[in-house]
Formats: sequence, structure tokens, C-alpha cells
Amino acid sequence: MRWSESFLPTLRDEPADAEAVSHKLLVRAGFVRQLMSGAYSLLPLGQRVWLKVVAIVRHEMGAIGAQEFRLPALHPAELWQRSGRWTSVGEEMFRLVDRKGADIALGMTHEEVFAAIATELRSYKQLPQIWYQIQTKFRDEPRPKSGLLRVREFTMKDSYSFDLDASGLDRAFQRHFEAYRRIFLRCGLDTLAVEASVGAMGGSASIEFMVPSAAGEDRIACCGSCGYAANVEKATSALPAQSDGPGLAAPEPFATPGVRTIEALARMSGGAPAERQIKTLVYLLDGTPALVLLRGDHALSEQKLLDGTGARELRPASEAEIRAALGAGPGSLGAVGVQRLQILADPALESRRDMVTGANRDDFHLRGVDVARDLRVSRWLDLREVKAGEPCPMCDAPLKIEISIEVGHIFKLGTRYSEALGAQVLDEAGASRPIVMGSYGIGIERAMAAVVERCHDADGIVWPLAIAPFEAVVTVVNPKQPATSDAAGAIYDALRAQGIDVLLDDRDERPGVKFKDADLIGFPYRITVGPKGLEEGKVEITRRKTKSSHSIDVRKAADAVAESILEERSFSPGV
RNA sequence: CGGGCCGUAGCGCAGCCUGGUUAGCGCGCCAGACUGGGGGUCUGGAGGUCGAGAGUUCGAAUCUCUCCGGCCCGACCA
Repeated sequence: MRWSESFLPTLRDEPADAEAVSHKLLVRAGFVRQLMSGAYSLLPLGQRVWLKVVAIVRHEMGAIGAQEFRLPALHPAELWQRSGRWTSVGEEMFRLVDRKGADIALGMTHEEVFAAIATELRSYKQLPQIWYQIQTKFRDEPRPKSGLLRVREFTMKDSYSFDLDASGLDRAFQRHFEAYRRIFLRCGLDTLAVEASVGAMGGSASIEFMVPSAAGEDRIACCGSCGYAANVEKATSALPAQSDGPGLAAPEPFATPGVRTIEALARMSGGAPAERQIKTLVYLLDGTPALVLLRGDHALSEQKLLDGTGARELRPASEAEIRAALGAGPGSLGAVGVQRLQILADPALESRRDMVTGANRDDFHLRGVDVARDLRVSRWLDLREVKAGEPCPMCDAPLKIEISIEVGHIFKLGTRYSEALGAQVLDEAGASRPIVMGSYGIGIERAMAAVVERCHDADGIVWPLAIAPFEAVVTVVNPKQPATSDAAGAIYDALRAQGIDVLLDDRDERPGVKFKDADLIGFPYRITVGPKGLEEGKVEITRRKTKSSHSIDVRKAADAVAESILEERSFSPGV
């Protein structure tokens, strides 16, 4: 392709307000344009990258025996009502009404539709199956942000596995795990596979593929020593055992005027350090109030509370609701003597003695509380959010917390959707069994943006060869001179003849403009053809990644670049 | 949904507080000239419902109200 005949608009200015580096670069270098909040047009350069990522995904999905489908984005409400998600997903689903008055959804994921097709499976002999598609998803995000990283319309590769039993699911899950590793590696992304909350998707286990980046929205806890890694929504840590004194024969109230916080009680004379306090929170779980107990210096993970209780919805109780439930305001709450409410407690409190907690009477606390003796804990649940520096649960090395972008997520779903939609097969014994499903997703545009977040420098994007919009650019320094333009044209033709994805920058621009644009867009190889070099029969080859360049005989340039590119292409990542 | 900010040429912005010629600037764009290895110089030019509507006023980009759109922080998030 000749640049002079193409629409490849680069900009001098960055978009205002944008925070994410990838977004600024993708706009400036002419890959994307915003249409509205959360909806982006891919320009020719963006589409080229998109197609290359998709090609890698297709290749690796094919390699694990997956078959490609193409499902509608328009879904009948009835299908989502059958799984129960018509109501449970809430406002995140785009909904519309057709001319006949029927409720329609724009698909945000396709468990229901694939499960509906899977009802045609009749025999265990037809299993296992892995089905996938690459298709547009619609999610009415409350806050789209950071360019392509969080949008309302995007492309997802979503696949679904169908097996007779849990061990079959384990195999499909493992295959996806390995395929995802390869996909991201081939795209130039080092991902961290982390244990994650299954969230509203349901199921027994899930793993997220995370790319560490400040532009991310998830925090993950990881151990540099043993490799343990988990989303903070799921992560745990080992805590040193606390040794408590014998305490008192019974809890003893004491006045704490004006003390409303853990810190204030820790500072007060006669108070107690945060790790000797019991933090009492009141939450409404699907509308029912419950007490949530944590050590004073620990923070609640709402996702863990959600996952641990199986509640569909949760929110902190209002002050009025707290008063109605416990008879005191926040700051003086405790679980001692509470009979009617469910009490959920974090294991860090187990068998602690001589603790301090609120007395359910304004401006009073209790000391000498013995958890086992004085509290009627309904359930022990891991509720604590891990903090950086706490010991790894596997090896005790200190954990790090990293901000990351979620580029892929794989779920062991189980039979939730197959039962809801009636997808079952007869097993060897002739018994009907619901198909065991898994679901697996990759956000294509988000992966593209994640690559840019990771691969850029002060001058622009540094695309990995495998997904660069072009593998090379031939920059003609003075295209008006027949000698340079002919030499550049010959190199361009020779590269194309060898199957190299090459762009000819034959624009009538100053050299500096072309070099800046080439760096901004991020072509992995640049061949500079100009009068200075040609006087000696030379052209220059520059690697974007290293900014290193060398002169080479003009007749050898095309072959040298082609050879280097073909060699780099053949790179096939291990797992 | 709560908090903050912003809509003026393709992009980035000034002007608004204190209403008053023909609404400006930089980049980009078009024509021409000089130029030609890291966003060059000069000359000439095109391009605007000042987000929309209503109001106040002799007069509104500017003041008031309503609405729409966008960004950032938080909440939320498969």
C-alpha cells in the first residue's frame, strides 16, 4: 500500500482529558476514533491490527479443536428469562422492544444462545465439544473509560465447552488455559494467570489473564517467590497467629465518648490496638441485614462477601437501618449478645480472646470479649482483602499488589446454563445428564490496547511484529527524485513479492515528518531510502524496538529485511 | 447514581468574569515558491448553526433556565 493513496491520519495533538497512554497513542497515530462514549471506530490501521489479533485467536482456537460459529447479537428476552439473567444482569444489558412489542436484548455474552444450540446434542458420544465465535458484545457500562479498555460495544472471542462430566470440563479448561497463554504471548503480552471470583457468571472456578498496567482496573496479589497470583477479590494471605491473654471472665462495658472509628479507639487511653478490635459492619444481603465481623485493621472485600454468601445483591446498611437492627449508631456496634441476625465472621477472629468491640450502646464499647465464648458466629467466611506485604498463603514470601488489565477470563460453569436451557445427553448407562459447560472470553480491542500500554516509548507505539499493522515501512526521503523513488519502489515491490506486509511512505512530506509518523505508528522495520545513502549505493534499516539502524547495500536490503521478518514470524511460543 | 470539569473550524485552545465592529490563535488543510535525513520557511487562501432550545436585553459565544453530549474521580462492573 502507498501512503500517498491511503487514509492514514496522524495527529499532532493528543485528545484532551484522556488518561490512558494507549488511548492517546491510538488516537494520535490514527488507529481509532471515538463515535460516542464507549463506542470506537477502528480506522484502517486499527482494523489491520484487529485482523491480525483475530487471526492468532482463530489459529490457536483451531489448535485445540474448537469450531467457529457466528451467533446473533439480537437475543429474545425469553432465552434470558429461562436462565434467570433477564432480571439479574440489571441495567448492564441493552434492551429494546421490537415493532410487535417483544422484548429483545443485545447480547452481552452467549451462554444462553450456545446452550440452546447444545440442546441438539443427544449422546455422550457427541462430546466433548468446543464452540466459539468472534462477535460484537454490547454492555451498557456505567462508566466507559480509557479508550478501548472499557467500552460499551466491543469484539469478544467467546468459547464454550461441553462435556459429560467434571473431568472433561477440567480438560477443556486446561486446553483453554494453554491456548490463552499462547494467544497472548503471540500478541506480545506477558500475562499473569490469576485465580478470580466467578462473580455473576456462576460456576466453580475461574482464572483471569492479567496484564500489569497502571491503566488497569483490577488489583491482583502476586507472590514473586512461588508464583501464587490471585485477584484481590479472591486472594488470601497467611497471617501470623496472635497470642491473646486470658482476658476477663465476662465482657466489660466501658465509656468511649465520641469514639467512632477504629483509629480513635486505638489512640484512646484504655482502648486497644486495631488488631485487638472487632470491626462490626452491617450489610444488607438481598435486603436482609447481617453482621460482618473483621479484625479492626482488616478491610472487607465486598466481592468475597458476595461470593461467600451467594447473595445476588449487597449494600452497606444506612444509619437508620443500623439503628433499627442494633439500637446504636455506627462506631459503637458489636455482635455480643446479638441473636436474631446472621453473623458472618472472618477467620482472623477465630478463637481470639480479650478483644474490644462496640457495645450496641452509643459511646460505649466492651473489652475482654472472647470470640468463641461471647459471639454466636453463624458462618466463618474469608472476607478480608489482602494487603501488600502480607505473607503469601503458599510460601510466606511477602505479596505484591499490582494494578492490571483483564484481557481474558475462563470459567468452569458447570450445569447452570445447560439445566436452565435443557441441554442434556444420555450417558453410557442410558441416563440423562445435563452437559457440563465452561465459558472462555477474550476482549479483542482491549487486548490491542493492553499491548499498546505495554509496548510504547516516548515517540509512539512499538508494535510486536505479529500484530503490527504493517511489518515494515519504506520511507522515501525525497520522493520527487526519480532515483530515490525508483530505488524505494523496487525495495517495496521486492518485499511484497516475498509476502511481507509493507507500506510505502511516498508522501511529499519532509523527512522529519515521515520519521515521526513512522515512530508514532510503530512499524517494526523501517527502510529509509534517500539521496545521501544512495550516492554510496546504501539504504538504512531501522528497528523500531531498539532504534538501532545500519546501512546496507540497496540491492540487498529487501532480502535482508524479508529474511529477518520471516525468521521472527516463525517464532512459536511454548507454553 | 454521587462529586468535579468541559462543549467556540478537522485537532488543541483563547475570548465569557465586566454583553457592543466582521469571533480569534496554534497545528492541520488548499494553492504557489524556496526547500529536502528527525514535525522547515515565506506568501496567499478555504473552513464556524460559538452543543441545542427557551428567556433577559436595543443588542448574547458572553447573563439566566432547561435539555443534550463528552471527560475525570468515586460507586458499580461477567
